[in-house]
Amino acid sequence: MNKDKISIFWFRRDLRLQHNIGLKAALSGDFPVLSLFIFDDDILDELPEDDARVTFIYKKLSDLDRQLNKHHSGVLIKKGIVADVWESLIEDYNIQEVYFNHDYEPASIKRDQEIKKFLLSKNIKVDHFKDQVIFEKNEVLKNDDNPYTVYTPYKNKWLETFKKSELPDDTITDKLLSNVYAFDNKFPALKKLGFSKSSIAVKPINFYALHNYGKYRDYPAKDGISYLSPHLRFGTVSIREMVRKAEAENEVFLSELVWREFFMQILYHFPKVVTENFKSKYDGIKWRNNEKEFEKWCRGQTGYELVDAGMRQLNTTGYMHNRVRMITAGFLCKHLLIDWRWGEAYFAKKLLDYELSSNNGNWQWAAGTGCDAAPYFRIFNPHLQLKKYDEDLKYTQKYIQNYSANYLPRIVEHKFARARALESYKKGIDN
DNA sequence: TTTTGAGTTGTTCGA
DNA sequence: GTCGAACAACTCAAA
Repeated sequence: MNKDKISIFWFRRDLRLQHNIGLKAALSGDFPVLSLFIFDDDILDELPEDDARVTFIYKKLSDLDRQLNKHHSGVLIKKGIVADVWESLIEDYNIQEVYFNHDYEPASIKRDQEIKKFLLSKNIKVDHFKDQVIFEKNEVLKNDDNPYTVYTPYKNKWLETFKKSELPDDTITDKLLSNVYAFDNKFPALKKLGFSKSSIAVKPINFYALHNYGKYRDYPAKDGISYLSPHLRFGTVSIREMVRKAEAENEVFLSELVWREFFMQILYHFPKVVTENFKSKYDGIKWRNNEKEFEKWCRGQTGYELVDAGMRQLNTTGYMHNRVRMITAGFLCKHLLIDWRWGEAYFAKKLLDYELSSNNGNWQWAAGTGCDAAPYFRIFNPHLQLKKYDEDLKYTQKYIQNYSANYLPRIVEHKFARARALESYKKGIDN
């Protein structure tokens, strides 16, 4: 065992050295800080070898490692079952304190509780912090102390609370950063972790998009996309930095960031949504769940322009425009009557910005089964949506190669599918 | 406790 | 072409 007394900062979904609350606390503590990241086998085992998210995480970690090299330190990379990794870490190092930032997904909460219990049993101090949201857990509640389930009143309360509070000073100076633990790090190759580099890459944030966000956000071909979501997902940007910008520049954008926290607190307070309808009155819907149709939807071969272009954008780039997400999701649930959980799982596999709370919340919204969801009789007309939002077919042609007027036959006729959906939902509710 | 007002993102129909 | 109502009533949040 190495005898140096150290503390550990455990990086998870906060892959940055700046504006990082937990890291700042660690660096302000009594011991030099060893930076740690664990590739969790429980998650990784489900992923393809060239997963784009793993590629991105790896790239960001190697950036962090390089930055820390300047201070003669680095990011210690481990891979395995998280509990086992911690078991071996306490054998290898003289750990005095462990710091990390909160994660709110049910599985993460359980993992963190277990690790905390284990560390405390070894007389290691554990400190954890709110970092990835402005308000967490019970910080925004109704006046009767119950959680909100409707967005608008939640947003109003969020804004009210925000105005009354101050953001913490999360600046990390170079001097503070020099409190890292100096060691000779051997940063592993991606291949050694069992992965290979994906051809799909995360784009940098387009801050310019904030200016015209409200005006352009519905048009998938317009250059008004922020590409922010994967960065918020992995914490390569701080939510506080983005909220400050949004507050100064664009109210619509700020409300999108509030949506993120709305769904996070829904998942936190109602973890059953992971597997069940938020509104159980929809439990009786008989999904058709036709596997061949699902396959066509996944591949972008439904014959509907925006559905297919959207799915192909997802498959080839890991992104999908917000409006197109609504259209593709609505189409799967309503036109094809396929269980939203199938679509949710497919998006989870492909999206660079995949996050349980937002993905689940928005899928349930599209299916009509969620909190504050679209009413079930609101069924997008793919022809009309195309005319409204991609009239010149710029987006369509970008993702459907050789698109022409005699494009693929439609998987189902809109008018027929609409009537079928209305009938199935109605029956499902009555039963 | 009761009442009141409102609810992300739409579509269709008929005047 | 434009506009308002219907869709279908229900639930939530706050007064």
